[in-house]
Amino acid sequence: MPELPEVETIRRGLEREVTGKRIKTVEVHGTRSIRRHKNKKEFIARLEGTKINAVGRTGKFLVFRLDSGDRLVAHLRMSGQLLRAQARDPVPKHTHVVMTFTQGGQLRYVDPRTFGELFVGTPEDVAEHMPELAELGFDPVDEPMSWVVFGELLLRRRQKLKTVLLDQTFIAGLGNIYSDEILFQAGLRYDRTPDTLSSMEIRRLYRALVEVMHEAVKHRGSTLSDSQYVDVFGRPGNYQVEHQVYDREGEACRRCRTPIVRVKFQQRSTFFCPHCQV
DNA sequence: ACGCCCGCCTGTAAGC
DNA sequence: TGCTTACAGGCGGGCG
Repeated sequence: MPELPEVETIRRGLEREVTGKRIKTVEVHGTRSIRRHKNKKEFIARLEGTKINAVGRTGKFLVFRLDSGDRLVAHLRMSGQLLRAQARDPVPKHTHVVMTFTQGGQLRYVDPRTFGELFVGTPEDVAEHMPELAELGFDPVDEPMSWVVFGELLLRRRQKLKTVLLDQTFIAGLGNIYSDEILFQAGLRYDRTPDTLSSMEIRRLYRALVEVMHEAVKHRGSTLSDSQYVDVFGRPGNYQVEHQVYDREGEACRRCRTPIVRVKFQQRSTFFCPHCQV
């Protein structure tokens, strides 16, 4: 579910809520959420007794820096949530990991679809067992680049624009919602190829990428009707009210009133305005 | 090199 | 009111 803006909102919540706290105990239910570990014991032993010094993010990955030198890496995939809780709070269904802090309070990992996962280890362990993290492309919020360099990288690509935007080894953090919103903002169709873009269009695409990401972070991400995404404190985001195309099939384009079109592209929905996007 | 399809899961909503 | 089907913010792998 969460893309860069949602993960960044969660990161900011974690920074406030768990940095400086020491993990007293860890409970793990099932093994699927920690599937890159040999067993639960190893996962638990590496976490218990450590203090969280900082929480970072690259693309859709969260990286907790522990005082042991280890990193705890989390990827929420479609339905993962990290939630602050008190020990006395009822434990919701699909709670896979519970960390209790010496200062009181808990951080819980809840994930109905269990696509998400947690991994803890030395930086070398992380590099070995989670190679995707090292292969991420640039983070449009953390490491902006010039649109000229962006254009050079883009022009090496032969795929359609939406495929390129979704490629985490090129740009880290975009998913289905924001790639559609960025392409609308840039006035470009999802199926254009980079070699057909003018330099003005490349510049527009890069501007749209950075602007949409910053606006979405400012509004604390998008929570859709299913309320799947909430931050660490259980609060929904607000960016969904700013959506121009995503989940707006048949509704009037906010710019030209033409009905928004939905197509299947790579087995997933793509929304666009057939008039504003060329 | 690229696009397409499936699988991984559970929950929800739409359709009959 | 059921039951069945389609689909959902991600991503990796296999195939042609």
